[in-house]
Amino acid sequence: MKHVTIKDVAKKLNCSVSTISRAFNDKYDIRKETRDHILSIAKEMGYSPNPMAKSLLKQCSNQIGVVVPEFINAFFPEVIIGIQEVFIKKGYQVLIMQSNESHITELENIKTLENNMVDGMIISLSLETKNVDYYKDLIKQGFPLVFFNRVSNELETSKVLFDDYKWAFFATEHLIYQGYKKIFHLGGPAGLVISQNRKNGFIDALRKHKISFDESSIIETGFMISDGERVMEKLIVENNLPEAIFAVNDPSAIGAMKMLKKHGYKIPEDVALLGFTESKLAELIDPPLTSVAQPTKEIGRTAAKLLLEQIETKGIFVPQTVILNGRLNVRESSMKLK
Amino acid sequence: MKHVTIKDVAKKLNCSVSTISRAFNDKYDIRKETRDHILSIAKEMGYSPNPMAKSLLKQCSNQIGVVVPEFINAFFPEVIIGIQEVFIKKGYQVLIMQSNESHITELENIKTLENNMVDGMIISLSLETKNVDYYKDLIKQGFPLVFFNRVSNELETSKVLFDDYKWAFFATEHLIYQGYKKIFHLGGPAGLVISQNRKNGFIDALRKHKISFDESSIIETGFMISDGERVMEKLIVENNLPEAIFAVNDPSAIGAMKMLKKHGYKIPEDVALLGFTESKLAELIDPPLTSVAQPTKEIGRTAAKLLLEQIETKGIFVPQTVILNGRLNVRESSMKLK
DNA sequence: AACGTTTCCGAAAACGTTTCCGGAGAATTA
DNA sequence: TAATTCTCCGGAAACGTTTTCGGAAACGTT
Repeated sequence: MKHVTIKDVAKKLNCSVSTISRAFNDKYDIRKETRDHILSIAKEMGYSPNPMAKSLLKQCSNQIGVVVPEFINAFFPEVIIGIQEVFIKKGYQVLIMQSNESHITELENIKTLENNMVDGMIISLSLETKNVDYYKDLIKQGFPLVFFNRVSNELETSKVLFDDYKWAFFATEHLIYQGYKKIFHLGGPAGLVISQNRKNGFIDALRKHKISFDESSIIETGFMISDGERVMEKLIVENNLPEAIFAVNDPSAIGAMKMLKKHGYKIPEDVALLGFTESKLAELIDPPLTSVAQPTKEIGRTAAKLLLEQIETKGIFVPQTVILNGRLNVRESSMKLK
Repeated sequence: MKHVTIKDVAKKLNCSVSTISRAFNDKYDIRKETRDHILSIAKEMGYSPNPMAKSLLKQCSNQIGVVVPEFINAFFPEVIIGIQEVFIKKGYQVLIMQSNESHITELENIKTLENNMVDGMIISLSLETKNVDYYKDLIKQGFPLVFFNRVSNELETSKVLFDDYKWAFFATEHLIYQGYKKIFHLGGPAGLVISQNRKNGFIDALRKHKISFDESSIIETGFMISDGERVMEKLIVENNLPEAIFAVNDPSAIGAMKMLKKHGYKIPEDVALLGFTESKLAELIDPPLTSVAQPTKEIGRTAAKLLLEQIETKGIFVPQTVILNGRLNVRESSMKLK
């Protein structure tokens, strides 16, 4: 448990701590031989500088924090891999925390990271988060923050987004072009911007093509498989099945699919399905699920680069919003069979 | 960026820093009114003690670290949720790091966490990790460490395991009872203990039932879908198909399934499949995959409790190995159809 | 020989806390 | 009244670093 400190090394070498420090920080005012000697002895003793003490002094840590709501679905883990890719190269360590979709936990995570003096954070908000005052404060203080996926319009920071509206529009059009008329949308949690955008894309596509719909065509569902199951079961019981469904994400689409299959319905013959934020599941499931693919790793890489830029320029910096492109992967679940 | 410190509060209140500290740490030698007054003013000023300074002084941080090789597959994220469950209740923060199956990154992660003065770590080793000297040192120093899933026999610490041998044995017997004779095993990376145990379970089950096999029945594959695809494609090309396959985990089984389906083979009629470490995929895929379910969250909770115990008893402590139980979920992919 | 430059290193302050030690005053006891 | 014990608080050291400042020695210049 005893860590060897700079003082131990100094004592052993009969020199001052400042000299040791100089050796480790490659300062100009130290003789090469002294430095090499110190370094070799220090290594032998198993010494390495305590970054915590360093952070306390320098008020920064060469660490960055990431807070995500969950990593049950594959989306966030994949983004994180992209983030790590960029930061590891630059010598930063990445601390990851999970808010469990809880506002309180999220806030605690943020504070923990702040207290660890991370140099910046990449955040995706929890479902519960409505009040973003704490983030406003951080931003006002000049703390480097980048948001992705779950963002708040109230915050002026860099953001990495996906054009949910556009791709929801395209996805819905795809269903329309297949010839479906009665189309439902299983929506995400109402509070989230991404839910709203996907919903609006859906609505506008129907409007453009003059497909009639009413409020019952749009059902707030959620992001989990269980949400899709629950809502689908209700529709089945009510005997109110559409010809096609555009779901807010893959898990909810898959939940719906499971329930339909359980009740003996055929996909896409009885009900066609289309998901969003494609996961590995999409092509493995039967029938394979048509879905909009997001460039997950690229989202992570982009967020990381934006944050890095912000950290390095320290102040002179304008918030940027980067919108990345996706792809509609058409598979069997949405095709109109003749 | 300027954080308000204990000194600022002291200055404002015209008292010493020690008094402020006492107020915050609820010491006995402070008058109640003084404490309340200090607390209210401090809150107003937005002060909260810097845990980093505290950690430096106390040499512990109320944080614990978790290092896992990946979180692409659902296994590790689920374990982490179990870990968090326990620690959040106890007021610990959980820092998560990902080694990306790289030994070097893993070591850096460990050092980062150590430097953050986490009070203990829960670790699952990377694929590459052979040399565990660094862990030996930590253990010798009395640093609380708990391993799970990917462990090393060289390390004397608490471990949370799954009886891979037993369940591999059961799984293989299930295939035998179905009447399959020519059974192959798609194995995990050879260096891992879990791979070896699952392989041995497979072998011993065949031996017990006097089913013949040779070394070509066991093929080192890997943990990813792509590994399953690669190996299966080779078998198909070589026209060397077994009647049934026991795969080291679900993704490899699923990879094999994908490739078989692609080439027009039927499952389980042409080749039966059985996975391990059941994921959500298992029941969603077509046909649903028979698999051994591990109690992932429970693994996390157990590891967390063991670590907590070790942290709290500080020294007087004997390493424990907990082996948790699982379940074989039989689904269509392994059934012998008449 | 006197002076100015380098080169190298040590002392000490600083980062934000907690805690030990001691001291002033009040309250209790003898 | 004197002595003792409490109660409450301030001063200072400590945690492990980096960095500023200054100083000693060695060297080069007039």
